[in-house]
Amino acid sequence: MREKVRTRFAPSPTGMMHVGNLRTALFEYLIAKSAGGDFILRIEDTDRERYVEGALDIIYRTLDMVGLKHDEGPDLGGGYGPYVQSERKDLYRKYAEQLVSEGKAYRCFCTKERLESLHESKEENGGGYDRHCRNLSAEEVGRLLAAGTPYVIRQKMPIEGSTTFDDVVYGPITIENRELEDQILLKSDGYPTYNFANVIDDHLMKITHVVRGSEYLSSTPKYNLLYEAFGWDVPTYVHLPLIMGKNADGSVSKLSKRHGSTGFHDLIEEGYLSRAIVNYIALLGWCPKDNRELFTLEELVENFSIDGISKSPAVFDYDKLLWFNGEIIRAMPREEFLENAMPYFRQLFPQGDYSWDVLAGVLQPRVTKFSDIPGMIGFLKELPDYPVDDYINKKSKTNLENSVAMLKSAIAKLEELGDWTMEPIHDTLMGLAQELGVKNGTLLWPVRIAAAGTKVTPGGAIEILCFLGKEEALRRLNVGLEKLNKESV
RNA sequence: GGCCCGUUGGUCAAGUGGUUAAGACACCGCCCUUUCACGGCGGUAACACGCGUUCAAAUCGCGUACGGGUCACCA
Repeated sequence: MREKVRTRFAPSPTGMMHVGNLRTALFEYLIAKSAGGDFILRIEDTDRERYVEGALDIIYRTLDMVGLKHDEGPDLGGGYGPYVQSERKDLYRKYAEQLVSEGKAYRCFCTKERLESLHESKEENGGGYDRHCRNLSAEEVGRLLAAGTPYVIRQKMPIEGSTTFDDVVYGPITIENRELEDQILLKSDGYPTYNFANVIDDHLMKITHVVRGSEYLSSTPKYNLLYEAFGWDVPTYVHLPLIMGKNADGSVSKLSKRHGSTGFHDLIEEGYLSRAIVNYIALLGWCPKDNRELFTLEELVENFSIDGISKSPAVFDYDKLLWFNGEIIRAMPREEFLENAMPYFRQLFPQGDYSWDVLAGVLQPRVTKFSDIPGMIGFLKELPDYPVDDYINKKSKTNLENSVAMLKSAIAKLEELGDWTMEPIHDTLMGLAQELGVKNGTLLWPVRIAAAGTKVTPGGAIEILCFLGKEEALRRLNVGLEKLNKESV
């Protein structure tokens, strides 16, 4: 029997949820769930200086919004807790000491100043730590310890040979051991480094697939050497291609704040739906066998396959995200659309009853972001000041003269209309066009211009009149007529 | 700079030795139409380069170029 797949999302509580992190979380979730496995949440808060208050809430809230339900975590517990690294502090020390006693790691008493100067002279020594404390005598170590000298614990890396590991997406990767420095396992404050805590926890929590961005590719041999030092089985590595952002000068680099809204909540605030974000980022670096594009999270789980992950970096494209957003909006049941749109409707019409369903019907096929709604329907709240030339339209065969006639007849007919709803308005106007012997456009163009006060509108004359209500609609038509008359004088 | 990884249209990408090199976004055009969208139809546009292997290379190998990542008591 194969062991159960277990993946983990291990964010640091340092602030926002970046889409890169979210994409990693998504893939970790998909890899676990598509194999019937478990998805674990672990908080990596070993850097006390970068800890941000409230960051934990953002993590929970984001996972909840996108629907990535974890099976174990700080809030849920589980058989392998605690799930917060700061609560596991003593554990790491124990393992680090074990390596020291086995001669696989050593205490390093070098000061930060010394390390810095080493860093500055990297040209000559090839960079990195010079292993100064690697062979300190036991007496010397004892003396320094007795004097209370601060120290870190470093792993002894092999000086010769090379380390090879297999990555599921990138294949075998080999790095010469001389490229690896004696990495710090335990910091002088007693906290483990990310690399160390990661290995200990992944092993202890029985993580089977280590999934992360490809920026970790070149440090993975260090992890392997650590597993080796403990005699533990190495997990399956799945490195994901990076998500890139386009820079102002046209170049690309790892997606970050400077590329605009790259935090999950930033995108939400901008009007992108979490479903669209999930759908889109799933396709950044992964492609299903059948090339399908529209997926719910559940469908992603059903269709996910690790071999569809690609190696090359993908540029984050807001246009495509927007397209997904629009697709999802158009596919919504009308009630759901209305529910999402209502807050924006209310932004313009704080109170009162309007034909919301008419408005929704007009907007749903046109909206790509809910946050665009106020800008799209501002003309409904207040008649914009528009140039008379707007009445001239070649295709509809309208000009300043016939527009006057059209408006006059329309006003006359509409004034008699009792039931101010779509059907009657539609029938009245269509009937009128026929009666006048003009094409629909010739009548409807001026009516729409007068009703809306702008050339481009979501929806047509009928919907606009209907939403406006009889009184306001007629008022606007008369305003239009006046405007035209004034011009012709 | 060293090391690691990558390179199919502007972007996301399918492709696994023989294809007219898919599809999607964006863009353009036409149709539909009451403007704008939606929808339908169509179009522009790509295998970084060189050398090998092979009857045959986008697919395999090597090199070059370009791009990216990484070189912390950060994760």
